[in-house]
Amino acid sequence: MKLQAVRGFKDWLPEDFRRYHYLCEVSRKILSLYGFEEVKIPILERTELYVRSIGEVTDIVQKETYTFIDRNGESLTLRPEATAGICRMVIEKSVYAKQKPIRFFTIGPMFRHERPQKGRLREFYQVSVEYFGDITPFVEAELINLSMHILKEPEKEFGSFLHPLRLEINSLGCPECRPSYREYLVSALKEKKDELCKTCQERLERNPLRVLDCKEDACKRVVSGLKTLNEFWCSACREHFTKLSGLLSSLGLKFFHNPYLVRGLDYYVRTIFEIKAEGLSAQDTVCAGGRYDYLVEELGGPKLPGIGFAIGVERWGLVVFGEDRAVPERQALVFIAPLGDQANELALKLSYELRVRGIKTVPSYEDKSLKAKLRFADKLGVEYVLILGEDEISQNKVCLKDMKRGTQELLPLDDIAFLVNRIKSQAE
RNA sequence: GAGGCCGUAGCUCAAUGGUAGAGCACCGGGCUGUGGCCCCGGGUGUUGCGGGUUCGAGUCCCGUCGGCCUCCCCA
Repeated sequence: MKLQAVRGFKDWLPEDFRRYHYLCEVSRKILSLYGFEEVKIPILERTELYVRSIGEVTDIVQKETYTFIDRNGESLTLRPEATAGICRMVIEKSVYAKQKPIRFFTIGPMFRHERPQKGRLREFYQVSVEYFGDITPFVEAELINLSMHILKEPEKEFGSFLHPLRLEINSLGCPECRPSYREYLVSALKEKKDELCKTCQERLERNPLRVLDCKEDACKRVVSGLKTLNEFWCSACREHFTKLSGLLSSLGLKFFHNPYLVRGLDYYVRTIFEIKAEGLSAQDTVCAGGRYDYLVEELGGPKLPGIGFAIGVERWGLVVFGEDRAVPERQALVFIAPLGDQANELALKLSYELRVRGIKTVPSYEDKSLKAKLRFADKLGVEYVLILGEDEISQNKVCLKDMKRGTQELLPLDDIAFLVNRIKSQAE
């Protein structure tokens, strides 16, 4: 069998990496403006962490994690998301004792064993942003605004997105009001159980809220006849949602209240949100997040509410670049074309001298014609080529060729400073 | 995990069951040390992989791997 990458795990060629790197730098730049600091957590955690945080009955934990037994008999899991790990770190390192509120973010790979398709990999990257402290509508509005700010920033350089972003928000209610809705939902759904699809009949027992965003027409019909969660909100949740809506509007953010928006992770309460790229594909959610008031406590930490979101970097990339838009290489390259062994040796030294002075340089030691080397330089889009052949060496000179203008001149080989100035001044 | 479509050169794609091709790319030459434009020449292949049917399989059948789409789920 031919050796090939594991299903759902992708190779990144330089052009892929440039796109990824660009998105990371945009994220870091904007996050830093909001006072968020980058942290790093391990890719592996004890399985228990995810069972306790994401929820034992969720699909993610039940069938999508890469879980295995370590050599010492411990069950470990490749992280399917970052929030749980960050919470663990905040507790373990007592970060809450040193600073509050906490503004952290992390960028890295996540792993979920799902069927791969466009916009869905088994190894995928997330920018995960987490805020811990007292959470008010102001904080929520700031985070939602931040997520949009990051996502839209590349429009400045790459133009409007083909797939416009759509912000949807909802409130799942709090321990005051969610149970009564759940009760209503279960009893109402049980009455129409035979009208629901198979999976929803099972969900009824385990995770009734998920029936709300089922895409089966039959289920949609049933759900549309039911009261929605917002009709059960307690007064605190209602006021909270109204306040948040007002703040988002005052920030000029367009959003939609989607009463059927539900998240796949158990730890969310009250405010949740999702940003979709309309028409991208079946996997059109680019960013999603919400509040998790009790997660830190449930993991054995102090009472410390949190709110966070995650951006799917590959999906975001599809929105920004489409299938083939490239991120240009910004630093100009000087190409050296030596002819023969003696010239190769001089090129080796010369390229080092130029690099020491901050000039990106690539020599060609290949035994090829000058024509072939120039053709290669042209293909790379190189602006300057230094030609080093017998003629030049005999005069202790080097030929600087300007590929755009098609001009060239002989310069002394031993005066590197002069050569560098010449390259830099022409580049302007 | 379920269903469907697909897999031929580096890329995009042709080839009624009968000698595997085109465009682009690439390499070389015209031009002995000067890129781009032009002209000439070169096919670079385990038809994803493994079986089967057949005188003969890129083509039909089965399996498998991978991609895409829908579902599930999700970033």
